[in-house]
Amino acid sequence: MNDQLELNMDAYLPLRDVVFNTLREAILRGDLVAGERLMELQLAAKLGVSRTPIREAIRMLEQEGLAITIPRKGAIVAGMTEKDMQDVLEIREALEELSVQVACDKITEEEIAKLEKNMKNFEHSLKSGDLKKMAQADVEFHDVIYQATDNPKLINMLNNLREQMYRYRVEYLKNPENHEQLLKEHEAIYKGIVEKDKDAVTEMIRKHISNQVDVVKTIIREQEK
Amino acid sequence: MNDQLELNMDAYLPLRDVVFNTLREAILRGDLVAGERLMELQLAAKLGVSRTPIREAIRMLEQEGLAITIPRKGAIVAGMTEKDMQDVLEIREALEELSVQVACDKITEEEIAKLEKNMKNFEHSLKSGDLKKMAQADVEFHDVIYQATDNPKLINMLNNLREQMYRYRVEYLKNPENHEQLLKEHEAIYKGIVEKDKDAVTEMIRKHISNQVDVVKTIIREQEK
DNA sequence: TAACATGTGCTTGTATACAAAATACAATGG
DNA sequence: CCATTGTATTTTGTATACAAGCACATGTTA
Repeated sequence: MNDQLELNMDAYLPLRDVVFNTLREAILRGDLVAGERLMELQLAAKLGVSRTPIREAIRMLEQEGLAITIPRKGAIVAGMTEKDMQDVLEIREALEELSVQVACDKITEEEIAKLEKNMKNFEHSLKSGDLKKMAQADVEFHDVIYQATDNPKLINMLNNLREQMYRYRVEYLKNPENHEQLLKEHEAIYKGIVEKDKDAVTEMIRKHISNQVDVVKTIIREQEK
Repeated sequence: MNDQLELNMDAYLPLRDVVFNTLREAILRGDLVAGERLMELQLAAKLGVSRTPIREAIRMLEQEGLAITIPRKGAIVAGMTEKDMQDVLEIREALEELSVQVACDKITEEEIAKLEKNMKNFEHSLKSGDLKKMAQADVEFHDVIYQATDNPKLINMLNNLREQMYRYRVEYLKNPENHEQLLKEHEAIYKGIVEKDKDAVTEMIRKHISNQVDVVKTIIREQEK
């Protein structure tokens, strides 16, 4: 268990949402590791709230696939086996392909400009060496494409799938060998979307995802030891 | 020896799950209509439990997209606009395509036999005129394909997407004009999978979904009046 | 009449109390 | 020594109590 858990009481949000965000961040950040128990009383004490919002937050984490509850035993932080990751990436590939295809049709001029900006941003972040920045810039690049689909449910699903891999994606970015490859792929995706070349961009996004499969698998295999 | 000692697992289900199932059924069945308020005290009284499991069930319904909560105002049954349905079907199409493609690779002999059985079952159900039976048989046919993917997350998503349209799918089945078309499509999908002809089966499932788009849209347009 | 307080009841948000189940472990009996 | 049972403790499940917010009605004032 980690002592860094602290509530960010900024908004006038129900506590369940504040707790949910706090726990979610902690899991994605790795402060709460896979398999770790999420005990209501303990969390309540640590966060200074009652069990009620904790319980509701846990239900929400379950929803996001970040926690698993076993009735009358409690919840644990969800971990991902190699198979899980493979399954997620299989889905992600299909939905990412869909999103670029739809984006080719629907993307606006402003969004294209934003996409270019975020692509360059990502390039800069790689040079900075700041992992969090890189991950953030990467997210922002892909997010423009998601938004361009004008399909909130799809956007939601893609963000969710992405979140589930956040921990491993950071590991992926740690290796500078991957950087040039990533950048090239982003450029190719950008170019494909600008030219509305669906086939090319579909192929690129497929490669982009499948590149991650192997690397992430290796990382998981390491961690499972 | 332990035959008499069999536990009724339902008794072991936390009330939140019982409530969740009850409300879910009610929504899918149409007993709770879109926009209807889900008031905790009222539901608690009606179901004979306290507010606590009701609240947790509502969080779970939110997860399934069947309810929408507005902080400090309460939850309502989620409705679907035409746009929502379009968005869902866009995603469904992509994931259904994925599922048949994967199924072509992974389906076992037993599953193929089951698929054939369920296809014929569906045919019989159409003749029976029993709507619930039809819907059930339809679900079971597609479920074999889902299961064949061996991807629990995908199965879960597809079931979820399917559930969100349940209300409209029943309407769709009400019109006997659609029956022959449906049956033909099922047969073509079955044939494609048996022959492992990915392209053909992808094309068929695409048609299968897109046929629904128009009909369901019409139904929603009726209901929105 | 219109605009604005204000109060009342209903609803959700949160904390807490109590019940029941799981767990750990010592005590017991073979 | 093992297995089983009893028991204390921890933890989740459920109910209830209390606080706070929102909506609508009512009344007041310009």
